[in-house]
Amino acid sequence: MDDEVGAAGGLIRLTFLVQGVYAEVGRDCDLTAAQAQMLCSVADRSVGMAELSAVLGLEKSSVTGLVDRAEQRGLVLREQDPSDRRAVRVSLTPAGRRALTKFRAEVTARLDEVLDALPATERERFTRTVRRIVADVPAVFAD
Amino acid sequence: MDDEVGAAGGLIRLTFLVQGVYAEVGRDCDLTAAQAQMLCSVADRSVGMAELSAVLGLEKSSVTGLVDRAEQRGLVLREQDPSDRRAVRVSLTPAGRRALTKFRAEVTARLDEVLDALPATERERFTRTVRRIVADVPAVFAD
DNA sequence: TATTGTTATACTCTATAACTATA
DNA sequence: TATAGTTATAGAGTATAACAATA
Repeated sequence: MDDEVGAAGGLIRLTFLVQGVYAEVGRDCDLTAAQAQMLCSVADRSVGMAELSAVLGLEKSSVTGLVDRAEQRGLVLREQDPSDRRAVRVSLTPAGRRALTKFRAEVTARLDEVLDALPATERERFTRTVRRIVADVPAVFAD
Repeated sequence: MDDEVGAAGGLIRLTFLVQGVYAEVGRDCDLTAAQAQMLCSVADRSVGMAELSAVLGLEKSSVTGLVDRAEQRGLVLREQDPSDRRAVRVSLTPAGRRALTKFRAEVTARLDEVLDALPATERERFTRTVRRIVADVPAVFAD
């Protein structure tokens, strides 16, 4: 009766699996899940706090703390927005870029490994369906 | 180029989607994700702290805190293990059972809703593949 | 007035280390 | 000695509310 996993239960276990990979790789790269998320959202751009707040689904004050800690660790940089004196632009430092690159590569490799265990046709169908389901979910982890 | 979601990226977005559902429903039921997880792991049994620690993948001391707060909120109960005077058995109170039932029902309904948006054949294939992938992941969310 | 961002505060979650009591 | 669990402590993450500066 443990085999009797409902569809929803399966999705939840899958989420656990992915979260586990995230946490493990994060440990390797010395990033928490929240930090990794944030670095992914900044990536190669320069982002305002309000936008980060929206993308990450966190309160502005939470983002302030997240960016504070990442800045102290030398992963990101705050710069004044030249066109709006209230605003701040967050971008990655070289160290932040390195950490993000490593994190993304390892997460991708690990998840691809999971998918590669499937027969080719099944894998392709599965991936296509996943894409369809998440079409509306914001791309925090852009490729 | 936002359509160019790699297979791994898709999985990650899917995880976000499920985590979002978890968080939202949790808010409805006044449960944090960690608490919901813990209640799911206790369910209809009576569980030792060490076992909870193993199932949830948390340090013993973390579980102590988790159970403390849930106990203060009247969701779980600590009882002495009659056969081992060091040990403790954790079980749900009626309120805890109610919260868990509501949580599980709502999460399941929300996720089923997502899946129901798919054509029947695709949905069945997808669910089958998910089951295959997670065959080895512990069932925290038993049906 | 609305928006951008920060500060102050409080709570949850988590880990590490040291400890008690029992096996 | 090993196991079950707690306490003390510290840090990350998050939210709410109040605030300052700028638009």
